Amino acid sequence: MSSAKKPNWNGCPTRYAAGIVGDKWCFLLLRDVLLHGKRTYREFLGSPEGISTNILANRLAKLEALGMLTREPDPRKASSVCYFPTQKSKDFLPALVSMMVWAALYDEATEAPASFATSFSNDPVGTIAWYEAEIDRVDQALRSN
Amino acid sequence: MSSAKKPNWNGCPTRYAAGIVGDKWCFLLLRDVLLHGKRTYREFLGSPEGISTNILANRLAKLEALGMLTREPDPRKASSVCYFPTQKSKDFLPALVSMMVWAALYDEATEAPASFATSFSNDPVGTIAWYEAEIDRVDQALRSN
DNA sequence: TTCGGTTACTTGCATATTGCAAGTGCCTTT
DNA sequence: AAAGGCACTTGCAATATGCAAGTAACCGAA
Repeated sequence: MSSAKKPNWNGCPTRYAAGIVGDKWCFLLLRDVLLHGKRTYREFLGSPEGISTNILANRLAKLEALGMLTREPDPRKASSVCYFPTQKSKDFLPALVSMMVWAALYDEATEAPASFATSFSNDPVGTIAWYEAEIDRVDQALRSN
Repeated sequence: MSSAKKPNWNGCPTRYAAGIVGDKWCFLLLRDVLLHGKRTYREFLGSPEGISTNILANRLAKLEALGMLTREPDPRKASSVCYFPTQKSKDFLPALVSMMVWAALYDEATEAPASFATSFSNDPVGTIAWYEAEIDRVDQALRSN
């Protein structure tokens, strides 16, 4: 791509993204927060990939430091902790969903229904808005305790 | 990876994507191939992140095994090797660009111009098509040697 | 008020992965 | 024939991970 138009400015955003998402566990935690409504250490531990406790603590701290999650006392039980998605991680949703669409297309063992990809390509904005609304619903319900 | 728990349909595509892109080096190699027109071992080594030779060989083999790249003799010089993107990796472009848009928004040190995000949101299909055309241009030029 | 259970971690240690430096083997160029 | 480039491989020390166990704080019931 040495044609005059687009030089190396592509590189930087990709490297930035790689620093956050280029880690299996961070990536899956973002999925759990953004798509599965998980908020607590215990819930993250329950995911089928089986993250171990030290790695989980390490990645939650990393994501908090990166401004992707906020660590707050659980409104339901003060002794527990909730990790809430920030606007920064909510804004990651379109990228996450784009990856899911791609994966659903190429993973032979995918469990995503074909309707998922078509509904996203028919109405990407609406699809993302739906996920965002789900997240806000979960968090507002939690915080109203 | 055969789990006792049945993952919800969101989970699987994300896990599939995490298995490929949830690795810093694979992620950056995809950038080099899809956005920077790099095709040879030597070019990948030259990227500013400084991948080491053993890791590079390992990741190229992984990406080839995953059907993201094809390994072929360099048409310009038989002793050299080219790694070409497959349709599978070209189809990853929308996800990659979505991540770049997100990163450009949140990375304070981004080098991406503001116009990048707006041009993608104004015309996502056209933007992706432009990148795909660039890739095809590079590969056809290479192959016509 | 003591007790068991829950939650969110931390610690220790064996194993796996990485980074770095130094080869190796096969062309190609001179 | 020699020199150099290219695409790797190998060895080894440093780092990161996975696993099991432990800890501290709190909560609800007896």
